[in-house]
Amino acid sequence: MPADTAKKPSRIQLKNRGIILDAALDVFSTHGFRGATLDQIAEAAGLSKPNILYYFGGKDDIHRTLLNALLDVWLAPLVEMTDTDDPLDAIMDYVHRKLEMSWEMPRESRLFAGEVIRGAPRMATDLETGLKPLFDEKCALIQRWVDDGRIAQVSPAHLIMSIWAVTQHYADFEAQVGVLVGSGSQDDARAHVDAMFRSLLTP
Amino acid sequence: MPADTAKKPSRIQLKNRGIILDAALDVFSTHGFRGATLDQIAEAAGLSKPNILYYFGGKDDIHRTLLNALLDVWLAPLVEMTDTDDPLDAIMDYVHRKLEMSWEMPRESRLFAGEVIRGAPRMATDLETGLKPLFDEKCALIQRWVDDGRIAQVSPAHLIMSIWAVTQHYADFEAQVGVLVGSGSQDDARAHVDAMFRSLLTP
DNA sequence: CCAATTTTTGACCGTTTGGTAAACGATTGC
DNA sequence: GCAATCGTTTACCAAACGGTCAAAAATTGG
Repeated sequence: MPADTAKKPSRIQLKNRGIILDAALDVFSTHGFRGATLDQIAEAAGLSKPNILYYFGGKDDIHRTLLNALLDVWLAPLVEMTDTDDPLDAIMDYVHRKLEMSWEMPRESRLFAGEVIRGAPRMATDLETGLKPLFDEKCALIQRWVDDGRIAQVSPAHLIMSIWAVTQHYADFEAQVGVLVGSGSQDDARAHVDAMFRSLLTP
Repeated sequence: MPADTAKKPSRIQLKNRGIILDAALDVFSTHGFRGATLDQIAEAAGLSKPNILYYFGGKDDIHRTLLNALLDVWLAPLVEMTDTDDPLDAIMDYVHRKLEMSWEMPRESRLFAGEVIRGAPRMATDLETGLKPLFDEKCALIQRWVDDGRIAQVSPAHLIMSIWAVTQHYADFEAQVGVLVGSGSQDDARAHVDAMFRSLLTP
């Protein structure tokens, strides 16, 4: 009897856990943890509720599993931003990667956003142990670039913050963006975001 | 028997409706509509559940009341951005007002954000009839400024979008901002946001 | 003061919630 | 082929949910 992954998972276990997590991502990202129900997830997954509880310990377990997998994916682009000959390009690459991720993984973006909006009660430790060190490291890197005069003078922390803000906005507020500018203008958005951070960072 | 405000509300009615709406704003902004419960609202308001349903028709009624009042407040700063001798100042004033609003009314910001993240099912019409016309009008205004060469060339729609993104971020993602840069650095944030949009808009 | 009205409350109802028990199929290993 | 395991379902909880109702308390107007 699974629920915890103590032993090697069979093919069918792997498949169904995947189906459930995908369905749960749909539901949790649109309704939040409290607003989501196991029945919704079960219906979206095409499985019965008890069958879902056969693969996961409970609602919390599914949610926790999603969040744990999310942070790694979410921070991967930032990890890749390392020291280089062309700091401006490194930062702009990061911006573009993050923007692309918002369009390709809007559910993940909304899951993360919803969790932080609620005060991140189930992510507090992950934020401290996983995000904070990486964030500080990258801030120091950017600060060095600033000190060397290779990019304009900016607050590294707030720069990263505003990159997150702008890129995530296109995923999290898709409903609003769609009504106001139409969902199809990704090229315009890319050009605008590029111009914004380029003008800010060019010495 | 109230629930609808057909006649003149007494002082006690006005007070209790206010208390309830304030408590509901707390609960709805942190848990979303589906995640919020009447018992939570009742406890936060210091009233009994039936007493709350004496003043409002139901959970939906409270939520709808909050949303209706919100959009006006939320768009007020944008309404005030009108044609002027100094377009850059007008936009920067708007940015600063919006930023201030995020710090002074984080609950309203989160209520709005949460609703839009969920696809804005209860705001679709308000978005179309209330927000869209204003948005288009202000886009046209900014476009005129651009065409006259009084500010740099930007996409008005995406400019407004990114102003919303950055300013709301400080309210909606307060939990994250608090962990990473500390909640106290409002001056740094103000300076950064100012520099960002100023560099983008200066011809 | 008292009667009419307004406000508050405790008890309750039908439904939905997360979760369980056990029996029922399906697979697998030998 | 067959027992042992794995996977699924039916039937069911107890608690929490949004909401109702009638009676009690508090307020108001004369």
